[in-house]
Amino acid sequence: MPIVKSFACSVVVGESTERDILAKLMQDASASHLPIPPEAADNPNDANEADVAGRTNGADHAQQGTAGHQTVSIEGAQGVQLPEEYVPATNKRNLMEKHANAYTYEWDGLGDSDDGRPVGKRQLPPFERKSHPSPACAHKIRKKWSEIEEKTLLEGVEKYGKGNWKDIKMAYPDVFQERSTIDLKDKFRNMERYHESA
DNA sequence: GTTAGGG
DNA sequence: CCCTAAC
Repeated sequence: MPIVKSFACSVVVGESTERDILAKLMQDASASHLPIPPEAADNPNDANEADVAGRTNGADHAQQGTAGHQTVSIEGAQGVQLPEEYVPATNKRNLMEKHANAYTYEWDGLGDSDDGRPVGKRQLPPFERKSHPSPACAHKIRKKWSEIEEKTLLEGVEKYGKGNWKDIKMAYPDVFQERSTIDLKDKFRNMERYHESA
């Protein structure tokens, strides 16, 4: 059977990617006979996209705020109900059961208040189901790369050369404050892969 | 300590 | 995005 592998988790903030197809698959499953999973049944959804670079530059930050996606765990969407008990980790879940039902606590404004992730515990009644924080995985929340970020990245690569992500990041702290060198590298690679040849 | 590659 | 290996 065509098992959907993917990365097993991804909390999109302002864009849907892998979960999109997963959601479709889920719908297909639900359309057959399975009911809608609780994860996608309800979702207050805040969809707040903080202007990554608009805080300092204020150049252009009007291409965001188009969120409104359901946070659904593919693993649990298939029918494998995840337990309500999650083990709050310290900070990192290196060798933790990331593949299992492991759950790490969200870094609420510790090192990154990107879009002001509303992980704060609201006075949600016991009836409500906090389906927002992905149950199966709690990474760092995918941040929507703005045009300025991509442009700045290209600029840095053009200026400092590809591979010197550290220098690039230091060159534009305002833009890449919430981006790590790994992110820069990854983003650049993705861009190259996308273009393929242009 | 950083970077490159794979998941 | 996260983890691991190599430089």
